[in-house]
Amino acid sequence: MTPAELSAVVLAAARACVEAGEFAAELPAEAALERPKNPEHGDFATNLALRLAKGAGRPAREIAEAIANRLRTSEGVARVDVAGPGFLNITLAADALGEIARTIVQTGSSFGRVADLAGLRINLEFVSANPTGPVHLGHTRWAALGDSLHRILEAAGADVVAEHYINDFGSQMTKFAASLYAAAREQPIPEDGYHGDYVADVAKQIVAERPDVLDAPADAALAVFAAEGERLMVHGLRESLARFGVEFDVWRSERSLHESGEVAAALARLREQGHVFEEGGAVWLRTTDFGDDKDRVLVRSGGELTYFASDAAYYLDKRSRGFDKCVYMLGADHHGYVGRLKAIVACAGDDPTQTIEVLIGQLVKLMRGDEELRLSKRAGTIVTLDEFVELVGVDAGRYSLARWSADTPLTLDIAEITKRSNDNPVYYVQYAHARTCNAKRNAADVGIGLDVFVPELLTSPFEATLLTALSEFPRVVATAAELRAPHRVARYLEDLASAYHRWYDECRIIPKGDEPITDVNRTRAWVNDATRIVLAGGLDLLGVSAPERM
RNA sequence: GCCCCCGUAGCUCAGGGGAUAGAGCACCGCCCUCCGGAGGCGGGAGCGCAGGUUCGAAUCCUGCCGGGGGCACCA
Repeated sequence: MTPAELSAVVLAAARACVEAGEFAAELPAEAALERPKNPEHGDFATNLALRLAKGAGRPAREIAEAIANRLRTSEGVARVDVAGPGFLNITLAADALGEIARTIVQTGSSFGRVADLAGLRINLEFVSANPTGPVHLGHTRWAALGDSLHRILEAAGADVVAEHYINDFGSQMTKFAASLYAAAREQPIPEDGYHGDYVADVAKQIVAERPDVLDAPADAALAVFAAEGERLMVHGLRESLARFGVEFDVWRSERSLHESGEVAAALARLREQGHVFEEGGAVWLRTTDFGDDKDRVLVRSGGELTYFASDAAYYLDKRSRGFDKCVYMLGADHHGYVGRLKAIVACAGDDPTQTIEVLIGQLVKLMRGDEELRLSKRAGTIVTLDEFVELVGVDAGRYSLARWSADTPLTLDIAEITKRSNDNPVYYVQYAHARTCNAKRNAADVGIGLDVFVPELLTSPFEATLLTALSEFPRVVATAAELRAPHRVARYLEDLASAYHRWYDECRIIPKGDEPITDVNRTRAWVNDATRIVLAGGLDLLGVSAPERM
């Protein structure tokens, strides 16, 4: 019996109480079931009675007793205790609990897919690294979290488009081109230019492909360096991200928003809505009407459009493509942007509490011993995505970045993550998966397959712990999706791996020595396989491989 | 000054109102081995402070203290 099914059973019992006049209550849509930390508290516990007590005007324990009395006669329920202030601690019959293993094996890799977000169209924008430098560690955190969130939201039923914005218009691009040009001519890079070693590399590559470029007039040469520089940088960006297992559905160019006239159209629309004014020769959007702390410039007094103007056009572009929700994942250093984005949405006539969502992630700090490495693209002393992958590998890298809440400022120690040891929880989880595969192979070798399933034989408490853990997976996916919190999947997998390792130690799949193979062994092979499926499914949501051997 | 995030075990962090607040690392001592250099068991210590809401607060609200980040006609 899955938690969802048990929830229905509990509610049915409560409804019977209400209908029999034992207490009055308005029943919720589902009874919240949690896996108690203390195994003496049964397989599942619910606080339903505590929730109903107030409305019913009766002590929670009385309500709990009434529900418990009916629950005890429900099929699949072995035992119900009323505990503490009014919890219902439910122990399932072994066969009802064991059915979870069969359900999972038969459902296969789609176990864990839920429909909570079905029908929701989400635009998920993340990374959006400028094409003027390599992907650094801050982007990398968002790459790992964003891509996992992409997978998790889809598992929860949403229709998701992962999108990467390219800031290929404006002053940063101009500075980048100037830096390339200077590097190509072996002249000093301008003070406000880009100084990383990659600048010289890219410049060299452009010169190699276009040997004539240095003979051209400065204007023409700069144009070539801008266009080719961007092309090479975006190409590198995509490749680096792809090597990290991160794919985007759409790469949207800022310049194309200008060229297509969308920026001009957006300005016109904002003007129509009446929130645009001129002051000091510049054109402003009165974002303070919508809670921003100051108004923002759309067109500078020199006539140049700001990034903010393109952002407005970009938002309208996303909406015109039919998304219900536009999710932005930004670093904490951009959190000042939130008010502006919401103002754009409001100025466009949308409800900022509905159509956009801005996720703010705290920054990543990287330590080498006691020294902090600064993550500044311009200083040139940066750790790139590529270097990071080289140091720790894709799996450990993605897992390490996804396992912490985005709200937590992250400090990674190079020495620690470079140390390829089992300190890293990713190995613990991956090994649990490999172990399920080994166990499956070895069981098959002695003739134990997935033919006989007798769930009432799964009577060990270690079995109960593992089975309830397995049953939680769909709810973990739903919660991770709702809270936009991929780290919940990682934490769950660690918990599941631990339950599996304990079970494996206590409950043999292959009998010892020359003991005969029984239906217990055969049934345990199903439990093993169910664990394999859930571990693989969870790792996939994190973009981490599930190796069959380690 | 204003805004955002954080403050939980020696360290790194989980804990979206519920029972005795958890895990990993580190430290000490055991055990196992169907696969395995990746396993299991046991051991101590903690919610920054003060109020409030609630039957019940690490969790929600307010204030303070401490740390990080942001407040441009840059992105």
